[in-house]
Amino acid sequence: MKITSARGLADALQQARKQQGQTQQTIGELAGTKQSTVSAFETSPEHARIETLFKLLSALNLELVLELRGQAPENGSGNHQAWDQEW
Amino acid sequence: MKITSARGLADALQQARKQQGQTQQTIGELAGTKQSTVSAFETSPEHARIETLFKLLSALNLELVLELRGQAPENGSGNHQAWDQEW
DNA sequence: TGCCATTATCCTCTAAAGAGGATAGATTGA
DNA sequence: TCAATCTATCCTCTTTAGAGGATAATGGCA
Repeated sequence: MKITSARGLADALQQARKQQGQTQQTIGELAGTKQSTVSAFETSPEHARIETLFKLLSALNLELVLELRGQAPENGSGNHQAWDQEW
Repeated sequence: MKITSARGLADALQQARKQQGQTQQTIGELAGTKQSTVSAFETSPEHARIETLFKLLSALNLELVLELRGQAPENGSGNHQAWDQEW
């Protein structure tokens, strides 16, 4: 999932949540936040905090990857921990 | 860059910025925000807004990808726009 | 058509983001 | 070592996220 907007992010998280058969309530509990906060995030992600994003990512067992826009993922299975030459 | 925390995100953005030879000032201008906001983001990302994140991603020409944690990127160059079966 | 589950809203309060605007501190290079 | 650049802070003000806590709307299903 390539994400370039808050809306796209919210949609992706919502879809992941549903695919995992979770409700806003259960995810909220896993994330240590309120159901209403999950709802707000899915509805108006722009106004949510980064902190909330990572709580949700953790609850959904997801992680982020940063890529240059329009770049083909440099795959390689060779997972470079190395902190350079990435872009 | 696999990102699983606000700190990691801030570090990655800062590194991308430096690699692009940009200052907080120039990125702030590109992003339509203040240099002090860029500084705050790099220093305490948890408290920043998702909105600010996407302003910065845009200014840095970066995009996000969501992946299941610990999953090898399903590369394939076959870029599936299709909005399903992603996880 | 009712019920139950799920999501959206709302109240109050506290903490704080980010804008405008500006300076203190730190970094780096000549 | 001095000056130019870059980053961290700070002031004020307005807006709002999210907590605690709870109810209104919706959605689905039998």
